[in-house]
Amino acid sequence: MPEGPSIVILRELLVPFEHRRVTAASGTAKIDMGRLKGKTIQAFRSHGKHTLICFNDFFIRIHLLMFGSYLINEKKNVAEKLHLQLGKDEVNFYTCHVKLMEGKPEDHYDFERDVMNKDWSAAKAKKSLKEEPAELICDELLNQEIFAGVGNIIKNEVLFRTKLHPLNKIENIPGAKLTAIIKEAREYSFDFLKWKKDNTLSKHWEAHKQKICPRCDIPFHKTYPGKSKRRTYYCNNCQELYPPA
DNA sequence: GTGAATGTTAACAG
DNA sequence: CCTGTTAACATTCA
Repeated sequence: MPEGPSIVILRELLVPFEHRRVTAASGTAKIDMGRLKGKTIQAFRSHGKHTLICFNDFFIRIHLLMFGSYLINEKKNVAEKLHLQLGKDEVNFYTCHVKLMEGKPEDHYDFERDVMNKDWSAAKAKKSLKEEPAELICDELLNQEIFAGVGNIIKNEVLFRTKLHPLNKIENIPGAKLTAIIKEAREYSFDFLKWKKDNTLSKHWEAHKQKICPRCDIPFHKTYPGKSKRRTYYCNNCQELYPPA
C-alpha cells in the first residue's frame, strides 16, 4: 500500500475534511482518544510515509506500514485502529501505527527531506549521501532520513532508470550519477503518483517484479542485498557497478 | 495451504 | 552506548 506517493493520495482525500471538529474518536490505537474529542482539525499533512492529522498543539502520526488501509465514510468488518467521527462524516484507519505527537510537525520533521514535498532539497540529500560513503545505494535510497517517502518499488525503478547497480557504494558513484539518482528519486515518485491515480502503476514497472530487462532482453537478477535486504531487481548488463576510485 | 510482500519498531543479545 | 538479529504487527495475493 504505502510509499510516499500513495500517502499523498490519502492526504488529498482527507484535505476536504480540514477545519472539521472531531465529534468522537475511538479505536484500538494506544493513544489518549480524549485528547481528540471536540478539537478542530487544523490540517492534514504528510511527510514521507507518514500521514499527519494536525491539531493546535499536537498531531496524530499514522504510518500504514505494509498492510495499512483506510476508508472514508465506510467501515470494515474489523475494529478500527483509529476512528474519527467528524459530524456526519467519518474517517477510519486499519492495520497501522498511530502515535500522538506533541507540538508542531516542524518540531519533528524536516520537510526538505520529503521527496513529495515542494520544499524537497536535492542538495541536502547529496550532502547526506556524501556523509555515508561506505553505504550501498540500494540501502541509502530506502533511508527515510535522506529520501523520506521512497520505498522498495521506487528504489528498484530509480536504480534501473539511472542505470546504476544496486551494490554501488556511494563513494564510488561518479558525482554526475549521484546527482542524477537524487533527481530521479523525486521524478519517479511523481510518475508513481500519476500512474497510481490512473491505476496503471504496475503496467509502467520496468524493473520491479520483472523477469527480463526491457533494454537488454536478458534475465533480471533478483536478490536481497545490503543491510535492508529488500527484494531488488536489476540487470547485470546495463546497470553499472563502478569500481573503487 | 504456504509464502512472500509497497514497512517499521521494540526487544533482546553481545 | 552501539550494532546486529529477531519477533511482532496482520492483509492480500499468487
